[in-house]
Amino acid sequence: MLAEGEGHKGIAMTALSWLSTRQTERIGAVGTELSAKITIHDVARESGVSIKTVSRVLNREPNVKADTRDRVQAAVAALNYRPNISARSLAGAKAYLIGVFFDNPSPGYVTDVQLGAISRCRQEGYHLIVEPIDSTSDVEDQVAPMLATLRMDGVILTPPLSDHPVVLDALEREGVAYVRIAPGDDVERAPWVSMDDREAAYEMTNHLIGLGHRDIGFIIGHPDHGASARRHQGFVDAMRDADLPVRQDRVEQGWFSFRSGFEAAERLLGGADRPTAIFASNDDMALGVMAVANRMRLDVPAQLSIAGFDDTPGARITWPQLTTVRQPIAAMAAAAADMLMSGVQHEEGDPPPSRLLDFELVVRESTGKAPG
Amino acid sequence: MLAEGEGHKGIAMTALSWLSTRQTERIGAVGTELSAKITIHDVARESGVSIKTVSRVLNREPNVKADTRDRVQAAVAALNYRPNISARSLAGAKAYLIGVFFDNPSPGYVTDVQLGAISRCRQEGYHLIVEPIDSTSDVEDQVAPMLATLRMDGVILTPPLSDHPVVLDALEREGVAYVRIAPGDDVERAPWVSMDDREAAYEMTNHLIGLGHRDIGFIIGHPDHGASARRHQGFVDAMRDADLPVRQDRVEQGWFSFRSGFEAAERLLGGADRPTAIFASNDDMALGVMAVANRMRLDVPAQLSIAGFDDTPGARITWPQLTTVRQPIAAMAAAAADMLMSGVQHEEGDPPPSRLLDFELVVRESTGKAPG
DNA sequence: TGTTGAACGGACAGCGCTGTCAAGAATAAT
DNA sequence: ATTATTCTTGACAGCGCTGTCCGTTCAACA
Repeated sequence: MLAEGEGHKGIAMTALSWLSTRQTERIGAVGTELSAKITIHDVARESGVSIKTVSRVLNREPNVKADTRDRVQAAVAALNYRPNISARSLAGAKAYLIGVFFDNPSPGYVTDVQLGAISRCRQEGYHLIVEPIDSTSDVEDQVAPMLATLRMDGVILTPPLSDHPVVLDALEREGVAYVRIAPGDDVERAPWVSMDDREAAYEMTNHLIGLGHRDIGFIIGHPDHGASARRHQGFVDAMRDADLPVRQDRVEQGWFSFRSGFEAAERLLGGADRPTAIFASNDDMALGVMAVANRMRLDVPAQLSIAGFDDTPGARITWPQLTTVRQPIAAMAAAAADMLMSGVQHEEGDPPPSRLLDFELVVRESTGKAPG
Repeated sequence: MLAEGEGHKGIAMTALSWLSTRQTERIGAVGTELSAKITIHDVARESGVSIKTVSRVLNREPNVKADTRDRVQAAVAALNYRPNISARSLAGAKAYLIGVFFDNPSPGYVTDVQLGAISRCRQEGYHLIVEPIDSTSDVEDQVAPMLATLRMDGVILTPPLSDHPVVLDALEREGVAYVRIAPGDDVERAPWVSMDDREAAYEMTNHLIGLGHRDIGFIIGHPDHGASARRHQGFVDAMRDADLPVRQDRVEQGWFSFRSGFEAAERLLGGADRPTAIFASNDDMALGVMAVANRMRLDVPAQLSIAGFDDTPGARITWPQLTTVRQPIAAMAAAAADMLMSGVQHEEGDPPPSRLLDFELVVRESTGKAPG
């Protein structure tokens, strides 16, 4: 272990007084590398119109002559002008800021959400504010101040926040629009983007059944996530439709974590009588199953097929690689950002504007024909 | 596969016209749940001082009588007042916004950085803006507009952006402060926060040597990351200091990815003459080695010890769990945020303010005594 | 008692932009 | 040709806050 600061030259922490960028610019003479901030006035002067007209062009407002618009746009390009977000936000209704709230994310999920959302936001000049919420402490205390200081045009909620009543209440009270990703049952309350978890689980189960498996174990996900119940339902429906029994001792409760999958697998595979396949409600738990199988020297998939859900990066980081369901996480986030930027609004009584995106079955090496 | 929109009731995408929050507030009569935005004027009136004095209290400026300060703070609390960030940013020098730039992150790393940074930012009323940068396309085109539209008090750069000259140049040209996390060799250029990668690799190698290993394979990390060379150096130094040979055919170039680790391991373990331990420069690659070992039915750690670096979530998501080095990612990000908020500035000629944080060797089950 | 500076509080001018409103120009309707 | 409309444009007033500058007050000193 290395003591802080040890073994390196000149690394003392030195906090010098702040010399504001602004002052530097002011002071800096002509020719300084720091270009003076150019404003809407510069563009107006350059193109010979009023600042209001420049503003119109910038905001794609109607009733501007094509000729005028062109002149302004040329000036914008020539001066390399960019409107200042703080000023726009202060003066106008839009904030050009979209929030992403998340809590205890599985690695990769949040990053995918951010990447997906940004891909849309960039085009429209929006930026992303990330706000981790710790739902084990007072959520109200975290959300309310944040909403009061920073105006956002909307918030993207990731599970399990998509269903957190305190968060939803706070958002509504502050009048901030939001879109939920993969919410639970309360589908009528507010806009959402999701995928058909039930159908996906149904198809995965069918994939297993098609491989000859008749005795399939299932690990349920975290009860706070709405998707958990839907995935379980898909499994049950597929078994029913294939006239296969759903044995209660083949269904274990998990928590979406590696550890919970590991422990569930120990119970599932502990006795002599064991299933020939296990379908876990997410990849982390499936990887837990995989670990138990490895430890027990079970050959995957020859002796045991394992299926996951989510197609997290971890699904490819094992051997054999995991058969799983690819969630369109980035696409869902992009759709949510879209809705927020176009100003979705849920009118009382109407069904909330929402979108259901496609999933994809990703068959890799962890599932194979049933033994015997 | 499910067609979009199929199989669900009332999910049509409906984009209603935007009714601005603002208007709603104006219109809303007394008693509406949407409380009218309270401003610094309200606080001033409530506490019987001028708005400037309120501002002084808010910004902890000197020369305010204790009695006055208390009255103002009481009013702030009573009215539940929160200053508006856009207005502060527009009028003053601070933006209350810190950016996090990242590129092609390994899952979990970016999230850790965000969590670490936020933990500090929240206290000071700062928010985090995330900006993924795609360094395969024009970086200048991505960074310049973003900096022009949104003023940020500083930017946290994660590897490999910490060493990306175009990004650093753009930041400096725009006069935006930045702190680099785990930069490469150019330690003199600008502030950074890091850990001693060389020392950590040195200790890990010693751990292996202490276990009796004399023939150790090493997989180098991505050459764009400054840490790669340092970790390699630590390995070489430890071998030298133990009078052990560093065979060229025991060192493979990797790219920090699972696949590159997998392929390197295939080369390392392909022949009859193979090392008894492999030290990979990060966990993803170590997991690749583990997959090859599993596939070859090698017992880990009895026949092969495997060590990683980073302690990513994936390190615990295998069996056996990975021996690795815990990087203080969140702490590094928190330190970086600290530096930015306190207004670090690198004065020409001085060594840049920087911090070196502790790492931790995490010995788990993937390393054991050398065979024989 | 007079003087001086520090401590304290407030008036005021913007920051860069958008919303409102109204005037003038162009077009349509009569 | 005249009036009624619509289109196009600009002047202007803030949005909510901080920085600057100036007027007080008050203690400490001569």
